[in-house]
Amino acid sequence: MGRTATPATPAKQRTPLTRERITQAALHIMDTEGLEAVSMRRVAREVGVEAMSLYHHVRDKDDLLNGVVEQVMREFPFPQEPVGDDWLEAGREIARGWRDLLRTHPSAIQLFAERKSPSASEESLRPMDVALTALRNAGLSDRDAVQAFHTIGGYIFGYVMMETGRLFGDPAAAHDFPDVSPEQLPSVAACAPFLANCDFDEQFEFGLDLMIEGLRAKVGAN
Amino acid sequence: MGRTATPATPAKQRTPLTRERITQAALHIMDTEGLEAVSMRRVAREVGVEAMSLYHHVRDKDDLLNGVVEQVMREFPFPQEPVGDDWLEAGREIARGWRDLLRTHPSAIQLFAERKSPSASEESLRPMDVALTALRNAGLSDRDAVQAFHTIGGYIFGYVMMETGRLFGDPAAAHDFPDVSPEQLPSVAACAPFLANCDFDEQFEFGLDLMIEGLRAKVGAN
DNA sequence: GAGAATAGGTGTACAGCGTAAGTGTGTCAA
DNA sequence: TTGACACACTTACGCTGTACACCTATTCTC
Repeated sequence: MGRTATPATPAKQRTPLTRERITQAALHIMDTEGLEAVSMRRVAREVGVEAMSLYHHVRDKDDLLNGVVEQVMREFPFPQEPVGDDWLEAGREIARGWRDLLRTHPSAIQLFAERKSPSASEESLRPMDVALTALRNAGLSDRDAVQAFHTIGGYIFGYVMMETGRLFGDPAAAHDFPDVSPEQLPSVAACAPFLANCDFDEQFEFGLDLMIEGLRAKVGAN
Repeated sequence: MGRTATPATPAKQRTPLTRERITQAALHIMDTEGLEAVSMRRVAREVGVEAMSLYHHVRDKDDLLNGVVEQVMREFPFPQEPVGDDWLEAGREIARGWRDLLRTHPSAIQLFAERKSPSASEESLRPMDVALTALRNAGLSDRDAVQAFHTIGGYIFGYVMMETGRLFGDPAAAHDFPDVSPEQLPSVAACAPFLANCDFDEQFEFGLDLMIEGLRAKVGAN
């Protein structure tokens, strides 16, 4: 952060190159041009240096991409101080925040998918802590809280992956399933209208509701 | 398939290059060396030709990877004729089959994540049809069946993604969360044992159960 | 102040990537 | 025999990540 501070220098008008500036530039490129556009040369051009200069601030490209992941994590929308006492409702809000964050950076999912166990820094674990806290306060045991966290977390990741990858029907292009034969694929044919014109938000809420209410029942049963 | 048959030729001992042989080789490389190892040159070497020869059978690398996706889809473990009349239970079995398939090809998730709306061929829609059929027979409306399909489908994808990417604790390396301060991350610290030593199968069943039972309640309420 | 050490930017080079374009070569139909 | 065609090969171009050497400006030590 401030360890490059040189008190008496006139700063020379040149914003110094830092890891932060590099990862931010990479994230910006990823958001606007896609993950595959993020190359060392492209990022270097973005910050106004040559490619090899980046290596004074990141170990290699893998390290750079880990930095991008952390950058995204930092944007996690922490909920305001819990308003009501319905902690499961708070969990719902946290889940929505996660989805929004992942949709803000559509290539983030792709990045997560190819990254093996990213850094377990305190900062990037904080969102997890917030979620676990909500679940525990809702009355779930530590064990169940972990299970629920993984369930809902998995759901969010998978849902956004399908959503951003258009793995299911795209409302903008409702001409899906044109030549599905009702004999070969009877259920797909029958459900085609709902598959083609689906409201992503409504779909997401459906699944989220299924899980939250299931948890509520589980808490009540204890 | 058999359209390259040349009746009177002695076949020259040389297995002919086909799209199928290429995609199978690519899948094999993906499974054993990871998705990033799948290059045109590497695949060509695998089947015993030069890189450019592949282009007589696939349009480009993107087309090749679509072929790999279809290859995986073809392996979907279709359930035997429904044993009982509990269609939700059948859905549970289908979900397990999907997870197993994705775990058999650990890089498949990564492949799906970077592929935009893969081919909607009849063959690759069949697994979807089977799942939708089970949900509709369970008593869900067409609309709810689609929602449930997307919910459970998303869950499976996301779960396997976290699972194969070790996005959560690796039981083999239980030395996770070594220096988590209980003040900063109280819930993570409290749940650490469950986070570090988690049984993937049990976790998966927890989430699956939450959704299946939620659907059962929804059916009963109608 | 003089010299050494260091930090941080640059230039060149190499192996590997996807693939456009051109060059055989073996098998077929006419 | 001739022409066509399918299909494998060769070469080449611009891209990638990064090892290595080089240069310069600042800072530290005496």
